[in-house]
Amino acid sequence: MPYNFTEIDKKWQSYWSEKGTFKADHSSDKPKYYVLDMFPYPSGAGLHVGHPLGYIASDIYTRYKRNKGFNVLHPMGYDAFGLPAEQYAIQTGQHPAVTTNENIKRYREQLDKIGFSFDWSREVLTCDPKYYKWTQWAFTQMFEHYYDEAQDKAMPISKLVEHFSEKGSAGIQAHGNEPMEFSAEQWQSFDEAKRDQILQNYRMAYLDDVPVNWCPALGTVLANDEVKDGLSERGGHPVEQKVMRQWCLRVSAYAKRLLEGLEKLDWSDSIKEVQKNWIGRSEGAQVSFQVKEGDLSFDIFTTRPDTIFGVTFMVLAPESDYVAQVTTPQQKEAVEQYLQACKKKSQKEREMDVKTVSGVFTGAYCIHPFTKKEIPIWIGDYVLGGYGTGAIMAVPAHDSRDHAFAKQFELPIIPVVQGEGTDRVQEESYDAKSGKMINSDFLDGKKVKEAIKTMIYKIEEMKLGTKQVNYRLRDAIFSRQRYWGEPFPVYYKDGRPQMLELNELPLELPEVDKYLPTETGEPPLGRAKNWKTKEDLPFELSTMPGFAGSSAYYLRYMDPHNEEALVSKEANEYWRNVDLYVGGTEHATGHLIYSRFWNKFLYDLGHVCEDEPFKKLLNQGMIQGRSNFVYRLKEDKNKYVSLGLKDKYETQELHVDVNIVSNDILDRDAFRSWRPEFKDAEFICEEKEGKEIYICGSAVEKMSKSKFNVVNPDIIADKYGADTLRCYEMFLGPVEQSKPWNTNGIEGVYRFLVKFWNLYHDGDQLKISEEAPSAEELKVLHTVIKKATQDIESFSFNTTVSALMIATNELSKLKCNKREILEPLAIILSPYAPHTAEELWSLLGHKESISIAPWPEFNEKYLIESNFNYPVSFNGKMRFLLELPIDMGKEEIEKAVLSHEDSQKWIEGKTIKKVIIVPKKIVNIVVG
RNA sequence: GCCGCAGUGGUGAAAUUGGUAGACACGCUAGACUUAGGAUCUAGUGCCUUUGGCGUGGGGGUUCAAGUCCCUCCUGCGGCACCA
Repeated sequence: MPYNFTEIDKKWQSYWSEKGTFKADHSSDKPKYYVLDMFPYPSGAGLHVGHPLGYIASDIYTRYKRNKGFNVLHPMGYDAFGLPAEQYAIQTGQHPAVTTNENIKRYREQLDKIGFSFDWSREVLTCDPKYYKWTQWAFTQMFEHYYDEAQDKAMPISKLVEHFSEKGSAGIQAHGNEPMEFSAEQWQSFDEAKRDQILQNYRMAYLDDVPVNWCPALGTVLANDEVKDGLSERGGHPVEQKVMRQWCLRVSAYAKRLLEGLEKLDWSDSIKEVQKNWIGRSEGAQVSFQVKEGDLSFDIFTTRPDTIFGVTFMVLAPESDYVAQVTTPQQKEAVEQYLQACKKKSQKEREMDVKTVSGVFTGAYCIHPFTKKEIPIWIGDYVLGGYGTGAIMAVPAHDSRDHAFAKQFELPIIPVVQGEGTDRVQEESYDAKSGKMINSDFLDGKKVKEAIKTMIYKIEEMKLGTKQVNYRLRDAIFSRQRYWGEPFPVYYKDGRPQMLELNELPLELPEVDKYLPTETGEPPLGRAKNWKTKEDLPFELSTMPGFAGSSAYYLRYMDPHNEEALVSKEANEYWRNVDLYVGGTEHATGHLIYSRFWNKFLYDLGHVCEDEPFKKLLNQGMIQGRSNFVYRLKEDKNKYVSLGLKDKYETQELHVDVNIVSNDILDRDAFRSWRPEFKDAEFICEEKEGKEIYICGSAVEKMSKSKFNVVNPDIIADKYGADTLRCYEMFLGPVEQSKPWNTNGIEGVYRFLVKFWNLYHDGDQLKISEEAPSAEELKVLHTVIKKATQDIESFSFNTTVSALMIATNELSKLKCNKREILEPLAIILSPYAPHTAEELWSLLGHKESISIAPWPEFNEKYLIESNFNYPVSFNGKMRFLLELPIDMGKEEIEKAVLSHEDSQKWIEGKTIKKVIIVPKKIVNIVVG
């Protein structure tokens, strides 16, 4: 039988789907393992070769784990809400659901062709009302809970109300937007609206007027992680700042737990680092400064309390509430002017001219808590309103930004740390946290780190302030003024938001006549006819953002058809959380933070049993496109010159479809029939080995339709078979690495599969011997068992392919066709090339799928050799190899080495200083 | 500016984690078979001034031994960015 991959692929793909081979069930005695891929957004361009890279890796691991006896959950679905389908709807009027379903169909066909072992019975679509019912439900729960800092978990809002009516705000340790103070009597006297307003300050999902990233081109707000360099991540449209009333999620309440949780996770250092930066913990002190006139005081946050004796001025953010309270009548006009100028600057401009220093004096002074000197209070836009307290103490000697400000406005610079370069503090600040304190009273002579500790202690002792930890992580803005997203389960009664009950969910997305905002500027949902509650109350018109649907989808896969709960207790307690999560790094500050937050929230409420959703994270690299070019003559637009000769002509570079180029050699006939305008193309070719060929230029670029460098995996699967595609994508290099796609080596991988196939065949006949294998054959087998097992366990899938290639070559040299060797070998191949392996397995006479065959046991005894080559070195230089029995003792080795004739010339006339024997490695002799 | 990661043949990359650098594959060279080869097989292929020497971005260090550990510089990629 020849290796007919087309038939084999088709045969086994339909076998798996008919038999439901990969269906997972939580009533199983086997240990569980959950392998998850980041589900794709089904875009119109279809799947390209970059997508399956991660899917292949996770599928290999899944299949391996099944062979290892695990009950593996490996589901797939679609992140189906999103902007592109909506943009398309705006242009064409076609309902986004229609576009989305078409794209999903195409994705499914492409995915099926690669032979993944997904359990499709668990498929989820985020745009399916049965699914988003639970997204909406989670939102209502967030509305009904607040974050209790004393217990460090989310608690029902009713507990807070109880506390307020009994004790007022006293003793409340709840995470809120701003501190509030009222008594129990006051609370009881407040009306509904006032109470609502107070509770919004604490709810996990709350309404607030917040400065948002408004994208006019998309007509919606965007979260911080959806904005890159002042442009929208999707579409690259300009983004501006605007204050709007929005739903927000109190992600910041979980900052500490999100940061600490990272420690337990088996994620790459780089992605942990990105999340750490994004959460941005900084430790320091909050210190209160007394304003000179009146009894006003204000708080600042600093990470350098040790430098407090170096403070020469204070700076308030322009947005700070203190500005108005502090400014003296004389300075009022100047300050007003400055604030106006700041307002005009957009966020982008403010980011752009970081270098220009601007500010204004308030006219007010405060009193230094230790020296009791007067310190001027300034306003400067380098201080941010949203971080810390919106006010700082400026130490120009030891902070470069304060230094620039001091230089600009000729304020004094007092050094308080002595270190290398501190003699130049008038010209340049010394920011390093090392050196000894000077000019600092009781801190003098202490090292910086010690001084920080001492100072915080002193500050707390003198009741000037407290030790404080600040986080950069902000709350997530959760409203989008868009159509194609989850509707909020919210309606308004007298302008106050009300949640729908679980039995009223899902609140389905209504039909609209157009997907644009209304004439009055309301979101598209404002166009929905009669979209009101039974009591005729209006629903919220914005929809949820893209990350809403992807925040808990891994939980839904555990129990996708449950209509009573997001996930049943039994299913959740069996599957628990994701053991291996595979996806790109681009979600580090978005999805991967939000779903950790979402999961922790559900954990606090007792709906899930694990605190972290994804135990191990594997980040696959991006596959870039490799574009090819042809060079068209400028004077004759029908002639194309080969790369090597193009310098002799005036040419124009044109992208050419990479699918008609092989190893940079153009298929000229295919080019002529590619597009009508090339039908009569002529070529100026190069000669190689007496053959006329046309060589194309190349470049690495992002894969995109317009560059004709998109390679669809199904094309490769058609040409070489799914198994060659799978092995080749792995063979390309480590999964984590980004690399350009090229098919240069694919022939080699294909040849390997043919050779592997031929191991089992003699000509066209299957030929398997029942003879016992030789020691040599067993050694080849066990080498590959060891290597493959280690590699897969450590996710280095590329080297397993190499190991299989070596084994195949050696076995074919040995003409080995023993069942005892070839059966286990097929199992080792099966995660990589499942179709080929299944076919061979059934040819070997097995009735059951290879996917449940036990992974071959490794036995060290077949690898142990009787002799070992000891490299012998003199003074570190390797001089010869000496073959000795492996079980020889240290003294015997030393004796054998020194008595060896080659040793004599190195030892002659010298004294032996040292003999070092590294077991099973090397013998070193130091002579001198 | 700060933080993190990486740098190995013509190419993609290996290296048992401190122990014979370049496995495996592509490409290239030569040969065999063939009417033919973009098929298959065999051999060779890090570099050089080749009885030897040099080689893992540059320089220095630790060690009997360094691609691997330490210091420093250079280059590339990613993240954060007036976060006090």
